[in-house]
Amino acid sequence: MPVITLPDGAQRAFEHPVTVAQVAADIGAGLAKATLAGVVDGREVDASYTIDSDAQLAIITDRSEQALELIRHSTAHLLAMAVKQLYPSAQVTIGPTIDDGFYYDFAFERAFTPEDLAAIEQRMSELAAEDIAVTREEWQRDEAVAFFQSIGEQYKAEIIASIPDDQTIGLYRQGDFIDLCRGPHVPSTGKLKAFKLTKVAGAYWRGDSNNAMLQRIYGTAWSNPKELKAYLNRLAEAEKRDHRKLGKKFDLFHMQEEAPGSVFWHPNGWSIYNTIEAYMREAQRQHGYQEIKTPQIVDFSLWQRSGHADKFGDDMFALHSEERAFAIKPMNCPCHVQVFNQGLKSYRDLPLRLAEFGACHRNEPSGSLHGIMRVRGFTQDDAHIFCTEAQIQSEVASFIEFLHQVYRDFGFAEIIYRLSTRPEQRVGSDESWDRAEQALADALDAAKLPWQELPGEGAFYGPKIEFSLKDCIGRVWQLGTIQVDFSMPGRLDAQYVAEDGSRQVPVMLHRAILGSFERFIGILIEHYEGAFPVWLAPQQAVVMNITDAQGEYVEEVAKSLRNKGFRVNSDLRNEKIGFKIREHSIQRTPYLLVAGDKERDAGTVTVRGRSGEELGTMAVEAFADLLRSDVATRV
RNA sequence: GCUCAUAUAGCUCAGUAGGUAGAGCACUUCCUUGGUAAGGAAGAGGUCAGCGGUUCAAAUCCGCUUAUGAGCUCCA
Repeated sequence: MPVITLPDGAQRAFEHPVTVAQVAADIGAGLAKATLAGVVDGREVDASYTIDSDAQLAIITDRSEQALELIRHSTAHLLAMAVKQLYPSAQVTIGPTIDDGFYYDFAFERAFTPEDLAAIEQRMSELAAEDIAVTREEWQRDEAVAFFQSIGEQYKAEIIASIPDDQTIGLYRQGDFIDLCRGPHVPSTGKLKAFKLTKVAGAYWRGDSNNAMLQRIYGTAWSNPKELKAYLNRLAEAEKRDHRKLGKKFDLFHMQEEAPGSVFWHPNGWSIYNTIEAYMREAQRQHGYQEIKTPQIVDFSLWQRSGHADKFGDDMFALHSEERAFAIKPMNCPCHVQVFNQGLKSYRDLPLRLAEFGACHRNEPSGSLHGIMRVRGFTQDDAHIFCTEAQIQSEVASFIEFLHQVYRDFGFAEIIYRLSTRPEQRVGSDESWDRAEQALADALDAAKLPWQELPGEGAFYGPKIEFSLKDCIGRVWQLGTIQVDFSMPGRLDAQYVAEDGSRQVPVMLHRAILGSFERFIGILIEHYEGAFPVWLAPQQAVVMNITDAQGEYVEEVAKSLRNKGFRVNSDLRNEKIGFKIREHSIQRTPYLLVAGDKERDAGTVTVRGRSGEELGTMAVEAFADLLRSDVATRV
């Protein structure tokens, strides 16, 4: 006689055990139809799940928070079913949900083509229209392994075999298709009304590059066609922000075949770069950093001593000269230790913060290059803080504060925080790791930041915090980082004299805020969609004449603004004013200044914002004040 | 690095079934001097990524190389 308590506190008593679907039907026919699954005592279950004792129940419909996850998971199964029907020799593997959708990996003798994808999607629609019931079965593990082996599904058998044998296995059957799954699933395929297959790509079995390459089909699924359409629109909109497209459109940079993974900065892009560098240089100075510059090409022996040659030798650009082996530096830290090592350091010198806009080169795998976000030649806003173990936490805390100030100034609010802790292979004592990890976690907590732990993802030499932002299509890029290093100072003989006169090895903190200028500017381009705030805009204003009669005046105005330190150009082309306005609006120049006879005679300019705002006619000096205030407030 | 796809004028893209290339914008010249998102005319511009093969004939078919894109792996 189960008594079911619903989320609103209402209770319903039943004579017999009931299924979630039956409870829903008891409440109302509309709800019964909309039921996808249920949550019984906090656990998600199928609509067919039988409740035989008192329980809390929430019905999941397509309006529920959990609905999308469920629908996507079920759509992944629908995809697998369609693939098996069309290509019986394909083997199924795994099909999880991801942000905005799902994928399913198949082992297949050839690659799926876009035409295959269209055929599969068509078949999925047919199967959904048939409204096939989805049912759950419980199997013994060994029987399930034997079954999947018997139907030639080696991968699936392997997955099930890795589950402990005392657990029963949940299998879901829909028509002639059966798949391992924890569930829950929608009760029938007819509940899947809005999906689209988006792309196909290779993926390694179990994510290991030593394993076979599988075919991964990606798709997206939503609870109704309207949401699906909205999502596809969102994607299309996001693509317009792509920094590679905008980099070309705004003439910021280019890349070419002869220098894969390296950026050719154009005047506009380099203007942004320089503005950022000047900003960082001043901000670092205010935060107690001293700027240095170290060599690009360094004898290979230093990389051997630092440990880079062993671990990352293949990713370094090596060169030879007069029988000596060199490498182009992939990181700045060993060089910074060399600077630290000059002269005897005292505990009174710590913390010592050495900063460098360090140009580095890493021979990244060709397949991982991506626009200016992942390149082979880049410049970091790198710095190393030499300190004692006791100083770690306060240094990390003030670094986080510094980083927040910088991100805020650039207009970023949504930051992803991740703490990577000790990996299997590591140096340093467990006690040191305990303290360092704790120091990083405490610093994050003290700043009240939401963070995620990545166990085992730390560098071999110490734990780290990573600060990431998302690009326009949701890919996460790491920008800032702060890493504790127990290893390198010792390896490279860094020492300081402690209070008691003994020689001690300092701890080193590697840290960066922007990460690399290249990646950071890529993110900036997408964030602002090319409409940079005035302080960053390569061209802050353009002065235009109506007819040739104002040419001289326009030049004068532009020159006087340039003399005040602003980035201002003139446009004297023999074009109608409407044409010039259109062009500069598209180029996202913050201010468009028009000067006709009236303005020339009065010594004024008529100001228009890049989105069409009419800001009126004003004296040139008044406009300069406007620019000054924009730059100061970074809008 | 791996799988798949792509590479045509400065840019965005057409190019049908192998028969030595086309549009729009940009560019140059001329006309136009026009007050807030495209004034008009003419012209110039391409060894179709590179190399090799099949063919009477290759932008088109095949192979290799390079780069790019998507995803996977990696990211000190």
